[in-house]
Amino acid sequence: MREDNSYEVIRDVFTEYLIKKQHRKTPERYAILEHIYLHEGHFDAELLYNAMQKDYRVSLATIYNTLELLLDCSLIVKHPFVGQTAQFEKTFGNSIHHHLVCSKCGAVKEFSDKKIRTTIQAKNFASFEITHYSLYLYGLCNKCKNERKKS
Amino acid sequence: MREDNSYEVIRDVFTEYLIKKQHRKTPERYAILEHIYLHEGHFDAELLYNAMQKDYRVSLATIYNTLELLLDCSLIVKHPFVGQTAQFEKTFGNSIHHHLVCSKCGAVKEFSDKKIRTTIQAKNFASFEITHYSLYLYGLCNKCKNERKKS
DNA sequence: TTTGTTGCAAAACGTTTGCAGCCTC
DNA sequence: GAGGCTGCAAACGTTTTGCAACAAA
Repeated sequence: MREDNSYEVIRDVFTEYLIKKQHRKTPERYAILEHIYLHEGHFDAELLYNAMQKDYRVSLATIYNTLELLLDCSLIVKHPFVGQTAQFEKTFGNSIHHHLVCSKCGAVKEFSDKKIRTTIQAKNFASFEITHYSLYLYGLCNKCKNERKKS
Repeated sequence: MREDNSYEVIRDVFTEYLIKKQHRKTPERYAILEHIYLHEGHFDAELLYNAMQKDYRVSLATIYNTLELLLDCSLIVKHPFVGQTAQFEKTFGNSIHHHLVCSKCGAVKEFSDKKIRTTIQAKNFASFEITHYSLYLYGLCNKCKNERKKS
């Protein structure tokens, strides 16, 4: 039972945040949070929107609004990656990892490296309060490397 | 005279790339490359477009087209950062550095850390050919940290 | 001469905003 | 009951695209 990151706990974190900031605890906000925490992997606003239509109907505007709040209380992080749409990812229950991004096809793979993690986390600044970090390694995935040889 | 990265060399790299890919060597492409390499710092497509109007008139479409080519031959890199416009940066003649990004106001500061650099560069993958990497540390800059206390 | 490239304008795309009605507090 | 929140649709800003004219090969 290593489930410290069960949805109950996450929900409490969000509730606490909403209270502190005097934001309202609307069903939409919890529905979005729940959907995010019950699913795996990266997502963008539209993917989330489409996926949610089945169980709980929310507008895209509300999705964007809520993602903003979740970012603010660090329950999710935003990944720029390469494409034109912002990718999000939940923070709790995820092991810390880094990203390999193929410059050609945009495919994203995750990897984990303890040494890199430790080295980065050791860093701190007097005039900047670090909350999180992202490391992206760019290059060519095998598939694109092979295709490239032809052109 | 440590100018291995003078514009002449860069220009040759680009020429070689254009020939290899059988792309045409148009004056616009060289004008854009030259402008990028003769100026410092990050830029986005529109900034480059506006800046170039004075010396050489190119359309935004051509700017985007050429940036694509320059990315492809690794003469520039693309930074997603946080905002809605992609930021670019030349690769040669720049010391390797990392970025501090303020989640609140979007301010970007550069820093350099040899240990981090070495650790990351030691990494390699069998099925992925790394061309470059980006490390972003996110958090609150001093200015925003102070403002936040109020709300 | 051929065909890739340019410039322009229009279109597309993700995201934000204005506003009327709703619902949390 | 008041005011923040929602949904909708329209607006926005960045990037992409279609097409005719142009110019590199």
